[in-house]
Amino acid sequence: MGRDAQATRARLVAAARQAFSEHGYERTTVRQIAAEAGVNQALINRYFGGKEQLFAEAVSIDLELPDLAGVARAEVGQALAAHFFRRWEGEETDDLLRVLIRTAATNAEAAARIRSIFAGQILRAVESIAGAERARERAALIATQILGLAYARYVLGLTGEDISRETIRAMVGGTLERYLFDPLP
Amino acid sequence: MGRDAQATRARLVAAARQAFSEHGYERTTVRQIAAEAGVNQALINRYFGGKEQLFAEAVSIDLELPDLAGVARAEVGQALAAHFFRRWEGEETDDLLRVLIRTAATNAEAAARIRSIFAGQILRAVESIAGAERARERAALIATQILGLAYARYVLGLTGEDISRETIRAMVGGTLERYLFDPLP
DNA sequence: GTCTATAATTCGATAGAC
DNA sequence: GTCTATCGAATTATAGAC
Repeated sequence: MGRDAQATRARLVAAARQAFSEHGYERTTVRQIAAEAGVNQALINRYFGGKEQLFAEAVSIDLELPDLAGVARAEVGQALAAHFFRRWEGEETDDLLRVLIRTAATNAEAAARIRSIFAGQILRAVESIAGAERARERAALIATQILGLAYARYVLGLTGEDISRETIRAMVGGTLERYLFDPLP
Repeated sequence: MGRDAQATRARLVAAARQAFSEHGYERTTVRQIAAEAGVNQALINRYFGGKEQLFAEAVSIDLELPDLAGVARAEVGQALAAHFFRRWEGEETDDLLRVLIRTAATNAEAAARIRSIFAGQILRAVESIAGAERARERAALIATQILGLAYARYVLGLTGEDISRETIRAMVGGTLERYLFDPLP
C-alpha cells in the first residue's frame, strides 16, 4: 500500500460503491470513503475532483441482459426473472443497482441514469424478443415490476422472510411474460 | 399571521411535507421549511422538538384501501389499480407516499414505516379478498408491483410519456389479479 | 503519492430579547 | 408567539509540507 496511485483509485471506487450503497449519497461522507479505503480524504478531490464525480464514476451499470431471441415464449419471463436474481444475489453479487435505486430517490442525476438504463437496455431487449410491437410501453411496464422487486427486496427488505425466492421468480416471471406478450388495450 | 400557534404549526407541517417530498429527508433543511412556512427556523424546535420529530409527524399515511370483499374476482385487480391512481393523481393529490418512498431509500425509520404499512394494510386487504390462502406471499408480491409503479412513476418519472395511464391501469390491474388469485408454486 | 492543517460553509439546536 | 443572535458540530474542499 502507498505508492500505487491506480490501486488507491480502485480502492476508493470500491469503497465508494460500498458506502453509497449502504447509506445513500447524502449520508455518505468523503471521509468515510477515504477511511474505508485506508487513505486520506484529500485524495478524493485529487483523483476525482470531488464527491460528485466520484459518485458518477462509482455507479456505471450494465444490466447484462442475456440474449433471449431464441428462448421459447413461455420461458422468456422466467428466464428474465432468474437472470435478475443471479445478477443481484449470485456469486459475484454486485450492488450497483441498489446504489442507484437508493440514490436516485433524492438525486436527479442518478434518477436520469436509471431512466436511461431502463429505457435503453430493457427497451432493446424487448425489441429483440417481442418483435417490437409497442415495445416502449412493454418496456415501461417491465421496468415498474423489476424496479419494484428491487426496491422492495433490496432497499426496504420487504420480501425476505414472507416468500421464497422460487415463488417470486415464478410469479414475477409470469408477470414479465404478460408484459411482453399479452395484448395491450 | 403571527399570533395563532396552531395555524403556524399546520403551515409548518404542510411545508415539511412539500419539502421532504421534493428533496428527501437529508437534503431538506429546517431552515427551508421554516422559510416556506413564513416563520422562523427556531419554531420548529419549539413546536416539534426537532427535525426528526417534524418528519415523523409529517408522514403518517393511510392507504385507505377500499372494501373489496364484494367485488367480482375479475375486477378486483383493476379496482385496486384504479384506486391507487385516484389516490396519487386525483383531485386531492397527496404525495405522502412519495415522501416515504424517497426517504425510505436512505432512512431506516421511514423504511420500517413502509414495511409496516404494506405488510399491514395490504395484507389485511388480501385476507379480506382472497380468503387468506397464503395471503402473506400474495401481499408481498402485490407490494412489489405497487411500489415499483410508484417508484418508477413518481420518483424516477419513468412511465410518464411512454405509456398511457389507461394502459398501465389495465395491465397492472391484471398483474394484481394474478397475484391475488393465481395458484402459487 | 500521500498526509496535515485549515479554510469556508452549512446544519441543527438553543438562549434570551421583544 | 415569534424572532435575533449565536453556538457547536460536521461537511466539502484546498494549500502546502513531507
